Amino acid sequence: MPKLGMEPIRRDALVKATITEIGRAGSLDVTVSQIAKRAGVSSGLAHHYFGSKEQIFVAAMRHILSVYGAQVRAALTLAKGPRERLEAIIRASFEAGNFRSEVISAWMNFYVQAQTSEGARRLLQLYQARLRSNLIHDLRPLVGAAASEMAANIAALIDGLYIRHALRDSKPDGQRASERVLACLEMMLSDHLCSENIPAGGMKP
Amino acid sequence: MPKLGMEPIRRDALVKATITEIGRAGSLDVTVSQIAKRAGVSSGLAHHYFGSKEQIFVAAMRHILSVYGAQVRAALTLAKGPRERLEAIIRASFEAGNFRSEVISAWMNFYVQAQTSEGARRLLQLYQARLRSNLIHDLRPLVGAAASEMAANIAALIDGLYIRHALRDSKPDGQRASERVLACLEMMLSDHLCSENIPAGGMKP
Amino acid sequence: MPKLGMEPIRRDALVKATITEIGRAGSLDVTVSQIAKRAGVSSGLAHHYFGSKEQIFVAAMRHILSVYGAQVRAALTLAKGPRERLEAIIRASFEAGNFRSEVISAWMNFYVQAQTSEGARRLLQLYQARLRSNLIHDLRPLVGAAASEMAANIAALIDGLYIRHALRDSKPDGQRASERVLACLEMMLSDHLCSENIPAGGMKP
Amino acid sequence: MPKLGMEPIRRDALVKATITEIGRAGSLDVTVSQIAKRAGVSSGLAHHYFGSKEQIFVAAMRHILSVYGAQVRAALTLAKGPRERLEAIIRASFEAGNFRSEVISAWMNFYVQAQTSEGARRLLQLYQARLRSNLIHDLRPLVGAAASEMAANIAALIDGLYIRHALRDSKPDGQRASERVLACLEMMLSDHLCSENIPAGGMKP
DNA sequence: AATGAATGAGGATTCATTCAT
DNA sequence: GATGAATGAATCCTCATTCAT
Repeated sequence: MPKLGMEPIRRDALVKATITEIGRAGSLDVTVSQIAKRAGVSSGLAHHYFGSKEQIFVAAMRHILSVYGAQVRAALTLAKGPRERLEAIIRASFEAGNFRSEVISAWMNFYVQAQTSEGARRLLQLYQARLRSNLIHDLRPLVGAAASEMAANIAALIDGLYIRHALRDSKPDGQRASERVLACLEMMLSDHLCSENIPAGGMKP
Repeated sequence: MPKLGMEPIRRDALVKATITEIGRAGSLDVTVSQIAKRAGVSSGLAHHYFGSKEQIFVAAMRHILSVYGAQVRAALTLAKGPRERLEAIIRASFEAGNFRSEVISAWMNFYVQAQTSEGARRLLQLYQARLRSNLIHDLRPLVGAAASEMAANIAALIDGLYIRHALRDSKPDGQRASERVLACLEMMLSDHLCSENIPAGGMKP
Repeated sequence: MPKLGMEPIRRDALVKATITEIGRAGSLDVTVSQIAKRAGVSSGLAHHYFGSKEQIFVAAMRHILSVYGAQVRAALTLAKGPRERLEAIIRASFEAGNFRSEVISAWMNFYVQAQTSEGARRLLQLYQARLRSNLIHDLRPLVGAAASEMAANIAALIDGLYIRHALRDSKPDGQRASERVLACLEMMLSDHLCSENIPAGGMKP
Repeated sequence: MPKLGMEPIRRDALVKATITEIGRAGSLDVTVSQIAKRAGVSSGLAHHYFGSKEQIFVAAMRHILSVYGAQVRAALTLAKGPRERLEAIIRASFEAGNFRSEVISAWMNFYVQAQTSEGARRLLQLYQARLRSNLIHDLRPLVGAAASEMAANIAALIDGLYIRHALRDSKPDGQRASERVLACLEMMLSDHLCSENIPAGGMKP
């Protein structure tokens, strides 16, 4: 008994099922049938809505990124001043909803898929660009021209902590991960202050 | 033309062909036949020597890690003092032979496979443990108890830079990547000096 | 042209094709593709419905046994009294539909497969148990405690005649085979009568 | 270090290894490599001596039959008079060396292979012919023209008991099996005596 | 809108057989 | 005589995709 307006519901169910299944399998070796079954629909319907398996994956990635983006935006509205905003961005990255082994696994896999799928690649590049621009936006008032370099380091650190948790057996601890990044941020900021007052190269003993 | 003592030669050819093919495909979706053909042997022989596709992948990973390990050791013999040793470790990570898009791609894929294959997981964990212990060994003389935390950050940064290059279209620039990590290292070291002289919490404005 | 409710039709076609192909090949060295082609479907569908080649074989065996069982039951409803019933059981075993070289061949092969496949073994054990209990049921009124031993002999004789026809070049003659078993049965029954009146051991000269 | 006169030793080892492996596997799905390994030689050598896998199987079958034949002959030289000779033939069939689950399994498989391999078929037909002629030779003095029919029944019974043990989980009991056949033989013989003195058809009640 | 029957290409794996040494 | 390296055909099985209903 087909109903009207089911499309968004089905799409959503399929996207969520995709993330779940990828997390469960720990790889993209997930069949369309598995995804469809978990979403409670037929495999035919999955193709009907998404056209191909790759598109399903891309949609799933887009979903993860948009959830993440929404969280960042939400956190930013509450934050006051650059420092709080930076903290908000970093904490959002390791927020419990994102920093689950399931999502980490999907994330990892999407990086791999980005090597093959143009759609996947564009999405991840978009994510990187956004994170970068968010960080720069709030670093600039604090460190000026050094913002770009610093943003790149923070971003790499975040991604590095993600990837390192893909091997962990224990449950990911987002709290601890964000503390670590925040500590590094503090370090960079204070280092920047020092280096402004001290002649360049003075750091090296 | 069957000869005696071909085993090590074939194994080596197959391992190298595997890395090449994974790099070319950008994913583990590489057939045994492709690998075998590139190695100049039949697909049957690949199974004869490795038993299964997964084993071939694990062997390829082991190869990458052992090459990397050898480079680190070589660099360490030339280095004098903790600082030079730390620099050697970091530079080795981004040395031209490792930091090629081909190897980066294989690396990424192995992370993914580690979620499924016990052998792959163990190897990567081994890599992480070694890197960590190498770093700690030379950080301890410089920063004492802070070595552990600092090592984790450096390691995450290295991995993060790797992963970020998986999306790049341009050729990976190992030189620049290691400069970046080294700069961070300097920062952490100098920060450590400061914080020893300044009351805790004093950093926060 | 996919339709609804095709499953039973396809399963049936595949099972019959399996028996035909095994008979034609004279061995279980029959590919799934051959079976599928004869059934007029793709090889994929065969797996879709049965899961594996072994399952297809087991289903084919089950089919043969159920046809045989139905024939026995049908014959038994018409039979009056133990003797007629025994005759019905024996004749059913060599009935033209079962005692074809095709089915004999499949039968032989299933015995072999029973050494490897638990499913096959259970089915054949079930067949043996049923034949035995059918025979005992109607022998008991005639010979009492001797029924068990006698049933075993009749059953072995039936199987023996089957196996011996696997080597024959000529068409199996079920009529003659059942006459032979029936003659043996008569012999056993009359012998039983004699031995009741004559002191044990008196047979040996 | 090749030696002279190794051929018969190697052939023998391979033949025995074949029977062992078939017994172990419960099917003819045994690789030449397995057989060769068990015989302690290379797979190449197996082909060198036998030419093909089928020939190896045929040789193994020939071995089993010749052992069996030798046992029958040996038993016959000790036997005095037709009855003792018949008993000797039957007991030889279920002698401990033959009536092992290993050999039963090989036997079963050879019946199957006889449907495909001309060599196998000829050997089995030879076995059947010999058994038949042995039985007839000693039945004739006892029952005259009925010998042929009776021999066929005894032979079928023997084969039937063999096949029935292919499904048993317990160790085959050759002693009991031959008792059973001998009892049937007695029955047939005494029945023959009766029927000579009683009008035909008098058996039916 | 939704199903699931059906296909068929593709891939891992096995193994008999060959052959240079 | 003996090895075992090497091949490649053969086969089971999976799965994305299509399509009639």
